[in-house]
Amino acid sequence: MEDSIVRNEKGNGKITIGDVAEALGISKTTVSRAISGKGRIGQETRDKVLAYIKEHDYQPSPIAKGLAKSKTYNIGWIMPGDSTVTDLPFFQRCMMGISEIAALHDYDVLITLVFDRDISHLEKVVRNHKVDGLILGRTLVEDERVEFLSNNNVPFVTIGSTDREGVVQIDNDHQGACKELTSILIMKGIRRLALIGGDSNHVVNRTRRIGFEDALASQGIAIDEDLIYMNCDNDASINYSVEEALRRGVDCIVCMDDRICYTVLEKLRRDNISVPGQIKIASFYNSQVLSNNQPPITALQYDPKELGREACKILLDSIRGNEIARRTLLNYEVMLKGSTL
Amino acid sequence: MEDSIVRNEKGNGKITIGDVAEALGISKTTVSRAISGKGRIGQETRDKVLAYIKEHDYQPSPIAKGLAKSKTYNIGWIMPGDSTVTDLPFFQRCMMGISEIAALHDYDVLITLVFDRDISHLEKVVRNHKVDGLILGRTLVEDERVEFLSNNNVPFVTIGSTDREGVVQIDNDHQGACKELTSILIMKGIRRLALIGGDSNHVVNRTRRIGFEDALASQGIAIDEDLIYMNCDNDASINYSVEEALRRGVDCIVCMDDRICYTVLEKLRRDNISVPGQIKIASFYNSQVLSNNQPPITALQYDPKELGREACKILLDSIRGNEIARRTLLNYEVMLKGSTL
DNA sequence: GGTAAATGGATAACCGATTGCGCACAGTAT
DNA sequence: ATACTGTGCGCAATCGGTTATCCATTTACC
Repeated sequence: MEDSIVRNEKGNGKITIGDVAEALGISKTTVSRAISGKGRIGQETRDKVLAYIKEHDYQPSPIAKGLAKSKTYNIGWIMPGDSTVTDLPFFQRCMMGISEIAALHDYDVLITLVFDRDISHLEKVVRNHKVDGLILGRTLVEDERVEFLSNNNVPFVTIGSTDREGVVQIDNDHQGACKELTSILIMKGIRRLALIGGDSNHVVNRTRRIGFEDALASQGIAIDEDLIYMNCDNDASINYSVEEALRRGVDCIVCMDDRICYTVLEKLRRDNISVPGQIKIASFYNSQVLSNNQPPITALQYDPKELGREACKILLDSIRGNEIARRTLLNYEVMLKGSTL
Repeated sequence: MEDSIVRNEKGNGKITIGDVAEALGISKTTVSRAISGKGRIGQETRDKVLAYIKEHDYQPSPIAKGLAKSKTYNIGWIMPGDSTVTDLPFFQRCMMGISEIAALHDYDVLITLVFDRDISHLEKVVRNHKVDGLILGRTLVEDERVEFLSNNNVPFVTIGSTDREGVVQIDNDHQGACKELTSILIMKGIRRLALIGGDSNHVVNRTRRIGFEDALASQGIAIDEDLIYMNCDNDASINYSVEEALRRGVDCIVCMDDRICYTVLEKLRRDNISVPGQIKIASFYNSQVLSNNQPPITALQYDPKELGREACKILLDSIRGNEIARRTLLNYEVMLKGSTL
């Protein structure tokens, strides 16, 4: 009794498995077994231990546990470090989904930023064994991060697809959704469609483009390269693309993300071009910014948080050595609104 | 030689301090000293160790190091978990600044989400000793997180001020900046100013309001409570506030953040009210969304990333037991643009 | 030349958990 | 009574580092 008090006082206030064992007059082994539920232990003893632990609020040290079991109970969340990309709520929401599931399984989430294509920080995190696995946000074309992780034998899940063999990946069905949306537009009688897209180094943007072209092809409309504007990652290029599209007599512009759409709408407003009167607009992901535009914007809506949740579940399964699906596709929802009437 | 190869093969590929010691025919102590630079060790031996380490790419395990030194080399970044708040680029950018500095000092950043006011996850992270210190994003009025951290004797820095005695805090000078902006507007001859603000549970919003009122008071303008609209956290309340302000013949609306400003502009546009002709607009933080509005918006601009950097520097100093400033204020920049001409 | 001080490095305990092995004792079978 | 099996639990090694203490040499000084 006296002794346990002394131990508690001297340290940083936290009690260890040794303290518990001593207080109960048993060995550390037994305490460990009572907690983990593994190994042979009597029911009576276990109850006693669990009761003591609950009462004294004992929390096993994840560091010590980590050392013994070669685990960290952390997962890494790899994000691009340039703010033009990360200002999009997508990454933020994704991360919340990940964090939610991780917390449920007593895991924590470690941020791993990758600036440009410099993977030195990622290398450090992996080689220092600071995480048990990683989730890679939005794959790139020829992604060095995927290469690195594949070669290093660490569990990871990518959000977005990749060519690399055997990589575990999850994403919304961008291609299918984009095809569906475009098909609907075509069936409404819209024939001349333009696509304004982001950085084509991002796999997601290529995939969306393919869906768009799929729809045209399957409806017997020729694909006009002059109506597809990729790599529009700043206002100037977006504005220019809009002008081009208008000049070519386009009926509808499909925007690959909400930031592009926002800029397009601004441009049209400045030029006094009415939506959907003079031109129709569709987009991806109705963020808050777009949701109360007048008129409301037709868009493919999806839930990044859910994507994060699912990615995290898969990763945790993978870490535990369970069977997992190599590829998972989540659904979109097509929201038809006033901008394409 | 043979032996070291065997050791490497059998494990997960990572070599340990023991492997290094054995290969060099010295003790672990010496290797540890060569790396840390502490303790007595000969120049020659040190060079030999460092060379070997570099060549074989040895990375000391942070987990083992953590166990020995009671450190994790992680810092916690506490964010609100509700997306209406975190969709703002503020938190994202702040986090990047934190991450940047942390990486420089071989620290990593652990996400600690707090949903509503439920601090159970925070408690877990702290009690499990998964971080050496924390940064708290945006303080609330009567913030339980601050209470908890203060009582638990863990180093932390808050972004935003708090009443709690002795808390280390950093923020932009919201009050001073808001006062300056408002004063400038008044000196331009604008007399009837309205303020539309966010959740007054956030200290930052209260602080901005105080700056606004300061300016009015010091210029001899009576404060009209009917022109101050707080807690406008959804479109309906913002729209209503705009209508009220117009009804009361206001000359200028000052918005407390860019999301509010965005909604205000939408509203005015729908109602065909010209800016700055019929009403002038000023705001906080020129995010991308506002930056190319027509006309450009007068705003108080600041750099959340820099805020994150500074917060992290202070925290690391605090963890190391260095002297630190109790309170740090960073500057704003007032950007006068067309919306207040 | 003898003693003291400084230097370089090894030994072993320790951080707080997990876990293979073995021991004591119970109950059951022969 | 003897042997065997099963149960409950402790011993001690281990994970990969840090660090107090101590010993063996050098070096310095009178």
